[in-house]
Amino acid sequence: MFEFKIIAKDPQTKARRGLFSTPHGKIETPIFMPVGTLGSVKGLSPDELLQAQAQIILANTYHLYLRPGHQLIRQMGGLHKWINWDKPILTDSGGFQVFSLGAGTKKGKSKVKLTSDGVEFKSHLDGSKHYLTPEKVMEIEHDLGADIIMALDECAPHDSDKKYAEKAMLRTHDWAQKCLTRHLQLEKEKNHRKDPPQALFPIIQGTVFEDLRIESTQYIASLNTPGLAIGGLSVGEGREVMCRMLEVMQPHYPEQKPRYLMGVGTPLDLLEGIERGIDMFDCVHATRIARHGCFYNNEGRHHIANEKFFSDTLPLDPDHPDNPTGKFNRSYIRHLVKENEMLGIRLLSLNNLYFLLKLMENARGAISKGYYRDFKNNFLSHFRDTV
RNA sequence: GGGCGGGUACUCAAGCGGCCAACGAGGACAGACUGUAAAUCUGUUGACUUCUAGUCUACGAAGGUUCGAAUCCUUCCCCGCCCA
Repeated sequence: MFEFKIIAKDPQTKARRGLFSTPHGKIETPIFMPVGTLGSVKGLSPDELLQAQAQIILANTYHLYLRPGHQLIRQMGGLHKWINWDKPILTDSGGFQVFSLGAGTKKGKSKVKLTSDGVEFKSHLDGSKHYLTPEKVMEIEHDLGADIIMALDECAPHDSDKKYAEKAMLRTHDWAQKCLTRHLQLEKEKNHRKDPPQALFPIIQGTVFEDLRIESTQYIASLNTPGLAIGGLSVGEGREVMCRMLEVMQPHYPEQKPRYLMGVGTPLDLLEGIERGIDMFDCVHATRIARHGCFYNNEGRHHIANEKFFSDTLPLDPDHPDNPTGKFNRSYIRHLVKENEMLGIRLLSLNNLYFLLKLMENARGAISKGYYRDFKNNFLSHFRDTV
């Protein structure tokens, strides 16, 4: 289980194509993973995720732990059964919430307090206090039952000073080791016929400091896990910096483990990541901008509410005849969005996920044929995006 | 016929002598969003120009008072309610 088979490597870049096996099926990489924080990719049913060609989706430990509680999900037979999704699932650990709920350098009243043993949260729902440790996070993620589970980490702000960046990195390393130890115990206790095995991915940190990134990559790579992740990027540092960090880390990844770049991103970011050897991505951006009225197609990103779409008879994405939203035209979808009809943002969400997943499929094809760079340049020659 | 209330920008609606090209809400137009505290947030919304400022046109219509009027007075035109 959790075998990662590299099928093809692009001769000119670090891009590679692979197949990652999980108890709920194989994942073709490079892949984009839609995010369903609360156990649902907002607005879309499992059937629609399949129409979008989703192979694996995310959920979030922190959110599901707060409500409805991991015990309930275990009682319901685990996340797959509960949300009616029998393909692979990845649960994020809540590490990102350490960052987004305001730890680190942010001033003012933070909802997060860090200690060497773990992290104290004030719930964003009701202000109640919760204490998460690496061990506790593993126990929760085992109850949830996702195929891939993330270690607890600290995602320090990109503008942290070096001293703090190093502290957060070392804490992340310590927590990764603690997660692994507890995870292995839990795996040993598990009846694998009833509860399939899970893969722990620890997370590289180090913000924007090259030496920290290298140190972190080497440490995380040394842990005996089926894959690893890169955290703390695309959090405001800028694309150039992100790409440089990816290049700095690249030589230190283990060849045979899938690499997951967390929280990325836009179509351009995905292509930059793949070129630098990334296998897996997730991001809320595509579905969030859909809810805010934006859609992707080969020309770039657009606001459906713009007046120019008032009487536009084209589908959102005319270049992809298999796009599951293809029977609806822009005029109608614009009308739905302007009138706050939920079908509007559902169709935009479906379109955007399909677009990114199709982009991944095409990238895989290009890697197999050995012309990834041409593929990427061709895409960029027509795709216009402000991000 | 008499009494009362009211007519303000695309709509609703505040303002009741100068700080008013006019609060606020909606709408319209545009922008942002990267491991989801986000179906959210931000900007613009009379015209023109030498555009961190100025000029012109505007609060039902026409006159008037005043240094100055969306705001006060007169007449007229509409709308609503009540009484004959």
